[in-house]
Amino acid sequence: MGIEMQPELCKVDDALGILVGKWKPIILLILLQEGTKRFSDLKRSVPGITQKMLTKQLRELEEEDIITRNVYAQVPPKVEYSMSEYGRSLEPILMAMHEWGTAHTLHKTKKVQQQTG
Amino acid sequence: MGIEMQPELCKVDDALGILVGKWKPIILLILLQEGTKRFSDLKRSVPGITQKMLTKQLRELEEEDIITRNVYAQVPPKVEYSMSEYGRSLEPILMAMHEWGTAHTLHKTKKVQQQTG
DNA sequence: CTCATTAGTATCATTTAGTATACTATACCA
DNA sequence: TGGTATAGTATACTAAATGATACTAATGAG
Repeated sequence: MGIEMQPELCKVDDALGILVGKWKPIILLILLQEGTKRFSDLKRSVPGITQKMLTKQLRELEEEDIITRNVYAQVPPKVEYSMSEYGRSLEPILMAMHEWGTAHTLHKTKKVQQQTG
Repeated sequence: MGIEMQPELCKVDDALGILVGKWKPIILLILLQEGTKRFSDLKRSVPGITQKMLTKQLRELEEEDIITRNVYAQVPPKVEYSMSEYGRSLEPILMAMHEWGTAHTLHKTKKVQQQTG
């Protein structure tokens, strides 16, 4: 009883704000499952993303302390990204969404079958 | 092992796509906690939302079978909205996000204290 | 000398999300 | 006869997110 539902205070939006963005979920799943990754590895793992967008998403996640950024003083540059401990606390949410999404695929399939069959 | 991580197939996006929108979480929480609501009740429960946006969000949620829309042939009009059984399956995700968001508030508070104190 | 590599920036165009405001139909009430 | 209530729609607009493309610095390999 008593979830705060004044729109300005909706706590759901805090988590949502971190997760939304066309590329954030996939970036987070990769870092969760495969651990530390270089910028260029991430870029290869997320085909279609532009450098600008990858940089932007990473910056935003870093800003929220969800991931950490580790720069090596090398040439050519080497920058590694990994989930922070705090970021790992999002894992249950991401997994719940993943499972729901899998079930949702079946739901959509059923719907199409109802319409066409 | 083996979460699908090709961006086009990211299942997390299915759930996320339903939940995002400036007003959807709050609408869903209200319907989950308070049950069936008329359009005007919802409008009052979500101060600041315009009719256009409320209509739009409700239509989108209905389209995804998350909520049901019940029209009474009356004047003035009466239209009731409620969570569908399917929509209720989102509850664990919403609650997980709510809890995370509550914890996140504390995290942000700590951060500010570190910076200013 | 030139090319490839890495992790970006800068600039501009396009797409999507959200806001503001006015308008509608129909019955009831005074 | 005019006002109120309900659940919308229509139009125009602004703001935010995303995309496309070109550019940069520093070094080692050939």
